[in-house]
Amino acid sequence: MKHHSHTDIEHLVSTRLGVIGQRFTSGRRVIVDVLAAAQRPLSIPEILEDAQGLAQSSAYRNLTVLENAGVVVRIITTDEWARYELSEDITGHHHHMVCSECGAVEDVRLPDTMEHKLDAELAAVAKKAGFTMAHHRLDVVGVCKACR
Amino acid sequence: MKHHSHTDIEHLVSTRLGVIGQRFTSGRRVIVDVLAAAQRPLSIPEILEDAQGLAQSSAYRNLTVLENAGVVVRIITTDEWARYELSEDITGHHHHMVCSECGAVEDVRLPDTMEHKLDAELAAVAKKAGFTMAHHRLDVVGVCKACR
DNA sequence: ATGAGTGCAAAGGCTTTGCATTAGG
DNA sequence: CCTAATGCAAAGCCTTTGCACTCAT
Repeated sequence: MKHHSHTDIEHLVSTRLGVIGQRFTSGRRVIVDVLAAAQRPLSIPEILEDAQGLAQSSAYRNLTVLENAGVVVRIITTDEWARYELSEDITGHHHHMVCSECGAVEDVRLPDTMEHKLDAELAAVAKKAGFTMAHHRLDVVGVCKACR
Repeated sequence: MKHHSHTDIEHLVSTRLGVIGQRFTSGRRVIVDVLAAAQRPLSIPEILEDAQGLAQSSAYRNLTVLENAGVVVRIITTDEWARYELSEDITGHHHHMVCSECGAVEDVRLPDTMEHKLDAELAAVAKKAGFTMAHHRLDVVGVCKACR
C-alpha cells in the first residue's frame, strides 16, 4: 500500500493536470482533498456535501478532467450513482466491498501473494481468449454490519 | 460449469416465475432464449435486436421480473448500458472480460482451485471488516483482439 | 369476465452541455 | 488581456411509469 502525504498528492495532481494542459484550480483541489480524506469511493452527492460551494456541473466536469489526468477513477458498483476515488497509484491497489442492501462501499486489500497468483491466472485465461489484460477488478458483494 | 439443455432452462424459469406469482409469457421466453443463446451479457439494445417485436418497456419490465425470479442478473460493466445474463446457477460461475476500448464483454472461467482460494481469502477479509460476504465479482479489464 | 402482460408515449433521474460570467497566468 | 474554469439552467439519455388494450385463464 502506497503512502502519500497530503502535499505529495497535490503536487502529483498538479503535475498530471499540467501534462494534459489543465490547471490545478481551487475547485479541483477541493475535490482531490475530499477524495483523499475519504477512505472509500464517493458519489457525487457525497462529494458535493463535503466540498461545499462547488456546483454540481463543476463537480462532474472536474471529475472528468481529473479522470483524464489519471488522478481519479470512476467506478460503478451496482445501481445508483457513479462513485469516484483517487487512482490506485496514489492509494495503492485495493478492492471494494459493496453492501447489497444499502449500497455502502468500503475499501479492502488482499495479501500480495493472492494478488499475484490471481493476476497470473487472469492474464493467462485472457490471453487464451485474445484479450490483452490491463488490470483486474474485484468486488466483494455482501451485507455490511449496519444492515445485518 | 453447469450444463442445461434448452428445455431444462425453460422449465426452471417457468418454475421460478411461478414461485413469485408470475407467468412464463412469450415475451419472457424470447428474452430467456436470447440470453441463453448469447455466451455473454447483453445490453437492452442487443436484446431488442434479437427479440424482434418486443417493446423496449416490456424488455425492461420483463428483465426486472426475471431478475426478481432469480433467473437473470443485471450487471454494470463500465459506462454505457446495463447488461443482462442468466444467473450463475444456470450458466455456472464465471467472470467477465471487458474491453476498455469498445466495451465488448466476454465470459471467462477460472480454475476451481483458484476460485476456492479466492473465496476463502475474500470471506476472511470481509468478515474482519464486519461484512458478511455473499459472493464475489471479478472482471478482467483489457483490450480485445478486435481493438488491438 | 378478470387480472396479468404488453405497447406506446410521457415522465424521472443522473449526467452532460450551452452560455454568460469570473478568475487564473 | 485572454483563454480556461465556473455556475446556472436547459437539454440528453437510459430507464421507469401511466394508461389503455390484449391475452390467457
